[in-house]
Amino acid sequence: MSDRRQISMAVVRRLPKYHRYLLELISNDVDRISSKELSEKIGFTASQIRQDLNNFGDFGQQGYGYNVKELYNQIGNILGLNETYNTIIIGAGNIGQAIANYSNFSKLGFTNQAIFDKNPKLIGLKIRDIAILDVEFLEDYLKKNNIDIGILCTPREQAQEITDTLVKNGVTAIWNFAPIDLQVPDNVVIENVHLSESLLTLTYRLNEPKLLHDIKK
Amino acid sequence: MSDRRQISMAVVRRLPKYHRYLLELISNDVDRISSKELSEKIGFTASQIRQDLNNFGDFGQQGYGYNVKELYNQIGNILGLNETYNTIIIGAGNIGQAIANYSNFSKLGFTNQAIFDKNPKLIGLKIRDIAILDVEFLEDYLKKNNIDIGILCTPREQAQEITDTLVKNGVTAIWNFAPIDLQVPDNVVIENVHLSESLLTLTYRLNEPKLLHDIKK
DNA sequence: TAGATTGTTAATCGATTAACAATC
DNA sequence: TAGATTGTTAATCGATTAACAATC
Repeated sequence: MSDRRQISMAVVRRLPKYHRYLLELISNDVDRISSKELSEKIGFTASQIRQDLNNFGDFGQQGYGYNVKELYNQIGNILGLNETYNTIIIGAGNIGQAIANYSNFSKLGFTNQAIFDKNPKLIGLKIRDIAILDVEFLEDYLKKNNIDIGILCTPREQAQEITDTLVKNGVTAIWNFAPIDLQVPDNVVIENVHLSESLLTLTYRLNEPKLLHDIKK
Repeated sequence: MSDRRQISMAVVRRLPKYHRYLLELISNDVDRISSKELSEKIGFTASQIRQDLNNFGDFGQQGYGYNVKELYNQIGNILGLNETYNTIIIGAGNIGQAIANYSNFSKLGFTNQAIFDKNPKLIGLKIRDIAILDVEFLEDYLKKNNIDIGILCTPREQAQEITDTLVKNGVTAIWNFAPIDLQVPDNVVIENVHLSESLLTLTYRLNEPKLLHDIKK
């Protein structure tokens, strides 16, 4: 009767990749696939694939493998893609505008409802038919509209304050592009996209061979 | 005499976060910090912090802790920030333009040298004084210029072909924003920023409580 | 039925945390 | 010197891989 324990983030981060590969298989008219075949494509072990999927149900069939279309739909459901999501973007700078313009998300069921900024030069400007609003009206807007996900693209300095406003007005998911670790209550989920940090892991690995050679003990 | 073994990605991904927190400490005029104090700020255990740092050297001092400025510089060096990097962006769509406009990277030592696209409407257009070039000249450009990092912002369909061109002409690091797993030789390092996948982990977690309740065994 | 492949338990591997001697 | 805190070894925890009985 009690809920099952939480799935580890290691597993969760693999789910969208399964989803992507399964869509590719569908577009290649592949009907069924075994964990072994999928393993060769996706680069996880067959064992890991079976373990991952069995966290959520018995999607396969012994002797047969997995039905591609069915598994794709199941994973879509697990990822919450049976629902649609209303988003707003806060911060209409480079990244905010890029996200607003990026059409792929709408295919997945995300609809961006509004964009906010505090720069008077940006307010009123339209991006894909959506006018940039004054961030001063954010709280008011949230009281009147049901928003699932806040996409945070402000500079670091404003990020926590905006987050507080979002959380206070019922937003429970934040996609954070600001280079800061936000403080939120336990019921709010945050996904960080820290671009600088991502880039720095690249330079680390670029230099690693020399580095480890130099500091050998 | 032999090189030390490779550092795990779990450790590497924490390094930029140390770097960021140490910079914040510097700007708050904090001179020294113990692993315990840093632990409380950054949210890793003190033990993990000491383990992480000791992969690269003995940066601390018993009874004292770590000198903030020195540790910041050391981690900067480990991340390769003692060097500068020439980058090019391939794909001048939303994300490519956003990255090109984003000034924070230049502070870290990254200089974007060129932007390429195949869309005639974009070619010739300038972003921050850098004209968008025809991607047809990419190979030629790479032969004449020393580029450290290729920033890949094309649609999925072009990504592998561009990657092949980059690799063939000596680029050994790719920051990949295209939703695809690129095939490269072992000596080439890739850092993926898969935005859709990032967003889907958010919707997963948004729905997880209900999901796990529904599928209890 | 025989062969294939899953679902799942057990074994292994790696990463994190705890403990403490070394030492500033 | 005494107290604090590191560097590092050992213990624990969790994630991945291997093995195999169940079964389509």
